[in-house]
Amino acid sequence: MAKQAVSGSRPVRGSRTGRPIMALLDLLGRRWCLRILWELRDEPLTSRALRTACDEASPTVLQTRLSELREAEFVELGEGGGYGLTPLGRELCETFMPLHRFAERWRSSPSPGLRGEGRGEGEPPRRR
Amino acid sequence: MAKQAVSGSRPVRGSRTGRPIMALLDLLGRRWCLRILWELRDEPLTSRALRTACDEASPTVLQTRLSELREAEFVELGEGGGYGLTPLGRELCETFMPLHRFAERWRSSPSPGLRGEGRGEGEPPRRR
DNA sequence: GCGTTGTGCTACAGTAAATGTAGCAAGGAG
DNA sequence: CTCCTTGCTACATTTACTGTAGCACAACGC
Repeated sequence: MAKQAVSGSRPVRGSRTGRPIMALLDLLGRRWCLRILWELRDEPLTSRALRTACDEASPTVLQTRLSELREAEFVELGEGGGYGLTPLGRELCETFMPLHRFAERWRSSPSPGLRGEGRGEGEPPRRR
Repeated sequence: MAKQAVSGSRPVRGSRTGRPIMALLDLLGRRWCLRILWELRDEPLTSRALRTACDEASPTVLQTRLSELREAEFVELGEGGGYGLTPLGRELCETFMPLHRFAERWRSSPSPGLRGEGRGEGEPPRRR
């Protein structure tokens, strides 16, 4: 049962500015949100398969995100169980598909951090 | 932040799977991250201008995100102050541009929630 | 010199959110 | 019936974010 959803409790940061892009960025910027959409990009998954795919994220936050995504009509719960993308959600997913290729190139770029290496502190730490 | 001695970041959830897309999705899925990139899409902003643009987000998390984004080489701090996108960051931002048009259409779609309306059985349970 | 303003950046208490473990009711298959 | 899987939730712990205040440094005006 979609019990809580966002009903009033969370105004979606940025939506007060009136720009829907802000509401969207805020929604997508919540933890596991992008990941969930990404994992559903190919085929529907059951809640537990999704949990497994999402690196065993806690079911609490997964359910919360799924409620929010269902409310936004990006994700839906199928007849016989299993979460899948709505046409709208599939469209959204297409939007950041190029991210995949970008990520590959990003990895090969000389970015030192984010892969276990500390920023060597060899660069000017402050520009002052 | 004590896992790696890196200035502001941690090992990036999902990077252990070895897939760079996961690291990227995790990084972008942190609060205000997408928003920061979005606000810098046109021109560099000073830290305070960025803070204003980001709906007065707390400087703590803003600095943290900026450190992470700088480490990922999406953002850089210019000579005379002011944060701007790197070529890599600009490229990433281009990826998200279609999101703008999508958001507009999303708003006009019959999605009831995210603008104050619950899904029907709205009931604020309020844990804690 | 001095004070003022504007950078980037940090401390810290308070609060909101995520984690991790456990468990529920409902539905099928055996 | 039991066994198993579905979606989903409770709750204590841990982590992340908020909000306010303030720092050091630099460039301006006086």
